[in-house]
Amino acid sequence: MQDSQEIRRRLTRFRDELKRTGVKATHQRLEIFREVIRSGEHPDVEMIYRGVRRRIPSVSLDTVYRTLWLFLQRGMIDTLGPSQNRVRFEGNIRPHHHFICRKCKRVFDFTSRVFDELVVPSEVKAWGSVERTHVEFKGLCAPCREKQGDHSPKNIF
Amino acid sequence: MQDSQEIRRRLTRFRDELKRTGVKATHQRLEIFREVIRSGEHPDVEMIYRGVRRRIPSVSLDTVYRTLWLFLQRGMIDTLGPSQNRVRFEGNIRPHHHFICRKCKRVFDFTSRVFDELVVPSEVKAWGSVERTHVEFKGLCAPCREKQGDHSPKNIF
DNA sequence: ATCCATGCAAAGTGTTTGCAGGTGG
DNA sequence: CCACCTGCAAACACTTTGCATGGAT
Repeated sequence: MQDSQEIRRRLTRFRDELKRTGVKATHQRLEIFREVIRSGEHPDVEMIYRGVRRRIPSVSLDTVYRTLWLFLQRGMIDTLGPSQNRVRFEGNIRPHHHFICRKCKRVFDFTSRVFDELVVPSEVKAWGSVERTHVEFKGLCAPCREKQGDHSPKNIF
Repeated sequence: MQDSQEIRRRLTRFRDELKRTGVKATHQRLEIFREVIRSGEHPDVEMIYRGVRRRIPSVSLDTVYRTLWLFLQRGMIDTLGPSQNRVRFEGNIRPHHHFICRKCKRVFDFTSRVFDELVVPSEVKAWGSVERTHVEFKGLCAPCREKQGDHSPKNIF
C-alpha cells in the first residue's frame, strides 16, 4: 500500500500533465492511472484491468492496453525491464549495464567497474543469493528526444 | 562481436555444466547456446531461431523455446528484465530497486539512498537523458534455492 | 536399451486493430 | 461541435503443448 498523500499529489500532476500535452482526461484514463500506482506491486495488464473494472465495469481490455502504452510513451508510468512483449536475451557475456530508451526501447550497453561491485544490502542477502548485478538507467535517447519535441514531464514522478 | 577466446571458454563450461546436471548435450542445445552468446546484442527468440537455422536448418521453433527456458532456469543465460511473457508495470512510485529471482520470477523491492544517486557516466549522458535509475540484482530467492537442490553453477559466467 | 529430447502441428495466451458510436474540451 | 476516445469483435503474434519419432548416454 502506498502513501495516500503522495498518490493524491501524483494524480494532480497527472491531470495537469494530460492538459499540458493536449490529451483528453477521460474517466477511464484517470482510473487506469490510479490503478497502476494504487497497488504498489508489479501488476500485469490483467491485474490492472480487473482493478479498473471494479470502478468502471464497462471498461474494455483494449482500452486498458492503449492507455497504458500511451502513459508509458510519455514517461508517466514505468515497466519492469525494457517492456516490449517479447522476451529478449542477454547476448553480452561480460558484466555490463544498461541505458534503456523508454520510447524506442533501444538498449545501450556500457561497462563500469564501480557498478559491477555494488555492495549488496543485507536486506537483499536475506531474500536469496545474488548472482548478477545490473544498473539500469532509463530515459529518452537523443534521437527520440529531438524527434518528439517535448511531451516529457520533468517532474511527474 | 565478442572475444572468441571467452566464448570458447564459456562453451566448455557449458558442456561440463550439462553433464554435471545430467542434461543431454544435444547438437541443438549447443548451437542455441552458442547463438545467444554469439550476437553480443539483445536477441529475441526469433533472432536466435534464425541464427540457429543457419547451422541446423531442421531445428524447430519450439525446441528453441524449450531450450532457452531450460538454460534460463539454470542460470546459464540471462534475459533483459524479469523475463516472463507479459508486461509488468511499476506500481511503486517511490525510487527503489529490485532483487529478481531467476527461477520463480518474484520481484522484491528495496530502497537505497546510495543507489538512487549513482553517478551517471558521461558515456550514458551522451546517449540521452536519464530519468530513472534502477539497480537490479538477480539470483535465486531462498525458497527456490532450497527447493531445487543445486542445479546452479557457481561460475558459469 | 533406455529415457530424454526433438519436430510437427494444433491450441493457448496475450496483445493489437478497424470501425461505428460516444464524449470531453 | 469536432476531434479524439471508447467498446466491440475479429485478427494477430508469440509461446506452449501432446504425441510419435529419433538420438544421447
